[in-house]
Amino acid sequence: MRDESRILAQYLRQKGLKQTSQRETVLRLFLEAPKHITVDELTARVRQVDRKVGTSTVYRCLKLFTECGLALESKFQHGRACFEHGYKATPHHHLICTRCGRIDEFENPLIEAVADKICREGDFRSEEARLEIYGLCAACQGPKASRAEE
Amino acid sequence: MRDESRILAQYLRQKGLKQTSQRETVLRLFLEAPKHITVDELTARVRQVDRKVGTSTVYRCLKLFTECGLALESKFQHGRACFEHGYKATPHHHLICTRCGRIDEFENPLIEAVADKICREGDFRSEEARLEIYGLCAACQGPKASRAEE
DNA sequence: CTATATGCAAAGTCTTTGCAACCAA
DNA sequence: TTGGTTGCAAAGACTTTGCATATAG
Repeated sequence: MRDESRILAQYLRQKGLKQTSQRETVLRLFLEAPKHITVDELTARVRQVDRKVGTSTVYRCLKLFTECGLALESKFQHGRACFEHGYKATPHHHLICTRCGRIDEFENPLIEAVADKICREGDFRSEEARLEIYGLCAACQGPKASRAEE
Repeated sequence: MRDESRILAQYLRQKGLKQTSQRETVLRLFLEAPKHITVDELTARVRQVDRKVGTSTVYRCLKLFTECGLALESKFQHGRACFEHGYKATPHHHLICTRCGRIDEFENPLIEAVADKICREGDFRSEEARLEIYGLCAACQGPKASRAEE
């Protein structure tokens, strides 16, 4: 059994909640999906396995996963919620392709260093620093890209 | 007449659009308001001057202002749209207080330098790099803060 | 058994759109 | 006049909630 399943099981036990097939399915498909996924994308995947799972169940599962650290929620400029794997995640930032929606990650300690400096100067107590770079991913640049995902 | 009014007037002429009292009012109150404002906050201010202005008019004005560079739109993690003054704005980043909602700005060229480096390495063509620091502003830290805005 | 979970539909937010009345040019 | 504008209400997109039924423990 993967770490994540155990973590969820323990969290549920701790809170007096129940282990259900839906929760297992949503977790499995969340972990098998690309690292960043929206609720409706995940719902679509879940429904290929269990046709009658409701959207609200997926929302409720993702909330649960977020609470126990298995998922992290982000809202990018497009406004919808994106969830990514949270287990063993280290601080990182995002490259968001404004054409195809692809999201990549990168790490760079300088960003945290700059953020710390700004916070010290401005008497601000940072909880999280997010750098988001919007633009075109490699595949979406150049003349050939114009048809790539259409 | 302020620069912004002239810019809007010129943009409207250019596009064959019309100058209306609502557009003037919304622009004036947008410029008089704190630099970052949500649609409903601006609508409330506008309605103190002209009671019957509709929400959609405010949305349409802000869209117009954004098109002609007088406003910049941001979506922070809370999800709602925030608009800020765009005329003569230089690249900057945001400190967002998760308690009172206050938004401050800062500039730091290192961030753009890091973003450029990341993009070069990852074959990504950047359009915009946004650093958002979430946490507690000076006023919201400390024991006294617990009642400050309640 | 009993408290929690589920799926559905309804309600909530925030935003956009359709439309008849209105008004700037 | 005439085509853009406005306010309203309705529709949309996304998310949350209420509730009767189902089910894990």
